[in-house]
Amino acid sequence: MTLDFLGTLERSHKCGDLRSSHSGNTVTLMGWVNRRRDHGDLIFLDVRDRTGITQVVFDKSVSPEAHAKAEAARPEFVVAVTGAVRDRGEGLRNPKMLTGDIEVVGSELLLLNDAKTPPFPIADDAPITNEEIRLKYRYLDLRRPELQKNFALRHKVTRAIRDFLSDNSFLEIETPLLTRSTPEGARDYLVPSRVHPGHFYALPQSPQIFKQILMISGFDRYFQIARCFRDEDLRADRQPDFTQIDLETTFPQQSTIFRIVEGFLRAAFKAGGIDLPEVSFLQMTYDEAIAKYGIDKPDMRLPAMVDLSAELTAELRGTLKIDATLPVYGFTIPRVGALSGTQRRALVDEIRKGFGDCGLDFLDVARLRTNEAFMPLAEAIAAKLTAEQIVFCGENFTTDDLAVVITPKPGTPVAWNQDKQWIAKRVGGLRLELAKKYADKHKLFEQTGTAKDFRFLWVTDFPMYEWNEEHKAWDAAHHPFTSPHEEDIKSGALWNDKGSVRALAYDIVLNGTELGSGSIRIHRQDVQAEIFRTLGMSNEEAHERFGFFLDALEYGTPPHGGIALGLDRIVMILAGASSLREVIAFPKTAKAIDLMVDAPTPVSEAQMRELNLRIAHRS
RNA sequence: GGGGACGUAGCUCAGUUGGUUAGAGCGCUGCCCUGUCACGGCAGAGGUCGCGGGUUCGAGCCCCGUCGUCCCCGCCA
Repeated sequence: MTLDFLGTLERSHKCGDLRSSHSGNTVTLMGWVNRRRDHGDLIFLDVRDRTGITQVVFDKSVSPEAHAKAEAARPEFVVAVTGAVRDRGEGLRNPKMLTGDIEVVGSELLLLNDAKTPPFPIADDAPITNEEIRLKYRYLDLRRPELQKNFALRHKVTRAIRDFLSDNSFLEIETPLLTRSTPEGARDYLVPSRVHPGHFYALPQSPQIFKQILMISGFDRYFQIARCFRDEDLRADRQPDFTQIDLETTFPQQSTIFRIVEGFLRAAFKAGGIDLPEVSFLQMTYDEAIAKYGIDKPDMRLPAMVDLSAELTAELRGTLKIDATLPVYGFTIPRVGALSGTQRRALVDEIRKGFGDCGLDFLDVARLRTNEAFMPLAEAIAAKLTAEQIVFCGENFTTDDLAVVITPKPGTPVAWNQDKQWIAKRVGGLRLELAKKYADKHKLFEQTGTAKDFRFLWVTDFPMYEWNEEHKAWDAAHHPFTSPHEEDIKSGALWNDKGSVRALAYDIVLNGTELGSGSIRIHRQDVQAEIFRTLGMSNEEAHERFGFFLDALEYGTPPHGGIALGLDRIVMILAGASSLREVIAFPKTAKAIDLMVDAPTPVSEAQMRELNLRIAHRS
């Protein structure tokens, strides 16, 4: 087949443009052949570009040359077509197409390029389950309308955020990608220096220190759509390189940050076609989140766990053999519907099994009734129901809900707050597991366009430190530049009672997904030094690792704070996708491999020599 | 590092208790067709059953190992 040259031809419209108002116009469209329907002397070509699809009809009796070329055209051929727009007339319209009222009567067809038969169809909207082949042929996958839509959405959302922040006097400033290893929690991606043998740059896990320096430099408000890199194992919502909306401002209250984030999220969601109500997001402290949901990123679409201690009289505790000191958790999974006796027993077994290996043997109580009346826990116990038969009646409890009551095995020592939190986390984990298991039934997680249920939540007052049992040392719960509460500094707790110190750190959570995390930072050198000390970093070590930053703190550092949000996750949620790979153009597999370019790869001996590197082959 | 699911035609999948020549739909190729739009009709091509080993008279199916993709735990301030 001979291909045609483009010559000086330009397109007059895009494939999604034409309406019946264009009837009579002569137009030139360019794009890909989406489908061909060959009726012999009459051939239909659907021509596709990013904007849509237009039907072009070739009639042998009208334009025999163009018709002959249309016969040769195949899906994904690149064509330029010139012809008159014609209203299709009654009975021939296609209401499923935006351009379905018209067609182009092809008088000239240029075959600009041919195409091999693609490994999977581009025109179908049928899902392709083989991700390996999608990623290998990513350029074809991206050509599919579904992904085209996702990236148009991503652009709109990014733009809305950029506009909002710009309008609120944030300056977009870039920070280096080749930088030094910083103290954040994740593993660094390292880049060897050719000029300095044995020295390495690190790719930033976030622009954290740079943005604080920018505050010290007096830029007042900074933001960046920043690429970040973390060498940790992947998940559906985690890629090794990802994008954050990173921002920082001077002289903020925590509420200042909240207002800004709520503002741009509202703008971002609006760009995604969703109007969020003009009310502030809910707020909850970390301790409350753990106590009520057993997790630091509660999914507010599900009801909280309930502390049933109050329902248990001493007598009832005796009957159930529950120590007076033990917490009793009740929770419901809404609208699970009927479970058979067999299903219920299997569930009880499963819960038992799930808790069997964690050092705590939980008294499990799970029962669902759809047609029977419920009785309160106390009555149930009085009626001498066995543990498995007891029904928990919580608030807003309907007959379709699944109720679960859990308490640790009698005699379990619950010594201090962290024990209680540990138990709450276990129970909260079960709660989430069950919610996922019955997700189809209870419909709470259904994601249907604008009808989605978006429950934003600020989680505040994270602990400043977490005790690391393995290393017998304190770790920074957020990062070491996070400011403690002023009261906890004034009270002396910062020095005397490290476990109780609260951080001015906050997470923004949406439907159980952590969208972002931030804090008010330390602006005083003395406080910063104390934090480093507590984290087990000597003065020398602190100065070696970020002397430049400690120095900067001494030249008039204003109070400042900020946050970073995962752009990929935001777009993923707005796109209704279940994986980041649907909203990242060139994503990596679960083993961090790019199947299209085939990265990473070994490099040549010469490159290695130049970098003064040698591979140590471990046996 | 650990647990789980999957791997059969280009794609989506079926394949019985281990039994002759491994199937379907879509796609692809050729021919026919002037109103289709998931066009239709006829004919056809297309397979290292991921890979390696084992058991067996006989393996897509059973066993061992290995590779790949996905999901989860650990990890990710």
